[in-house]
Amino acid sequence: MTEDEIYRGASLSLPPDVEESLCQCGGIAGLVEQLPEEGILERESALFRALADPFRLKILAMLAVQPLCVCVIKVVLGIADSKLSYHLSVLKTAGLIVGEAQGNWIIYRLTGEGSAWAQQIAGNARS
Amino acid sequence: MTEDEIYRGASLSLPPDVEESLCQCGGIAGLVEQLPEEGILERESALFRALADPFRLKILAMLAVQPLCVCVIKVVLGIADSKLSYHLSVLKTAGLIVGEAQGNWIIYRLTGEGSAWAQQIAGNARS
DNA sequence: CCATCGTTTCAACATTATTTGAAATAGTGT
DNA sequence: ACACTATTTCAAATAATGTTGAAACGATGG
Repeated sequence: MTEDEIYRGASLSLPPDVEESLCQCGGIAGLVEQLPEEGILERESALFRALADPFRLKILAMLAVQPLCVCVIKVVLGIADSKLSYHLSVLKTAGLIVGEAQGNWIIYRLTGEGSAWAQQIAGNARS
Repeated sequence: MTEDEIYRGASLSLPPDVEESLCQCGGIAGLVEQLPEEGILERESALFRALADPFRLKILAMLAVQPLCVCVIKVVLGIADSKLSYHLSVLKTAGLIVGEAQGNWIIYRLTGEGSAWAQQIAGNARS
């Protein structure tokens, strides 16, 4: 059983309706063609990983109200400095927020992408 | 420094522009009111956690083409049975896919929510 | 009833993510 | 220079997730 045979779906026994619709879209090869590239899947899953934490979602929600310095976020979240700094760095690395130094403080705000996601989250929260 | 003082923003020294806009939205208390409830943040972050893996995104993309049995997904992904089964269970638990037994096979397909996310992912992939 | 096929479950293990507290950095006012 | 404040960094500890291979399960066909 060669790879080629596998990719034609030639040697796979399937439920009839799956087999039929699979043939119509070009078999397994046709299916594979319609999938996003690896690189894109990597990037997208990395984004979702950054969103996969309640603290971080709450930070995004706060920054959707207005830009804030770390100390305000800290009071609202009620967590230790270093912990907060870690979560901020995750969001920053994912390109969802940016921080700008202003005197003694660092003021964080949403990026364009961060703001799009903050909206999406608020939207889902309603439903 | 009482909790009440903290929540009024009374005892926090802030950068001037943050302080001003914070006052306009009702201080820290006003800000907190605009945030989603804990329960919602939990649920949303759990969803994102389910989406935070390239294999799982690829599975969603495949099922967006058509419902499929495990053996087809396995060939496309090229991973072990038990590994695939684990990832399917994550997606199932998150309510993104459902499996229906049909004879010897189990045919998975997207739920409404799963299909909405699959579209979103495909959309982001384009940009 | 037995053998087989597609799939899931389980427990041990490996990897990755998060938390913690202490120490470092960098700006501000004295 | 000094002390102070806001924030980050680091390494060690802990927790959560993902992977592996073997065993189990349920449906099917002989």
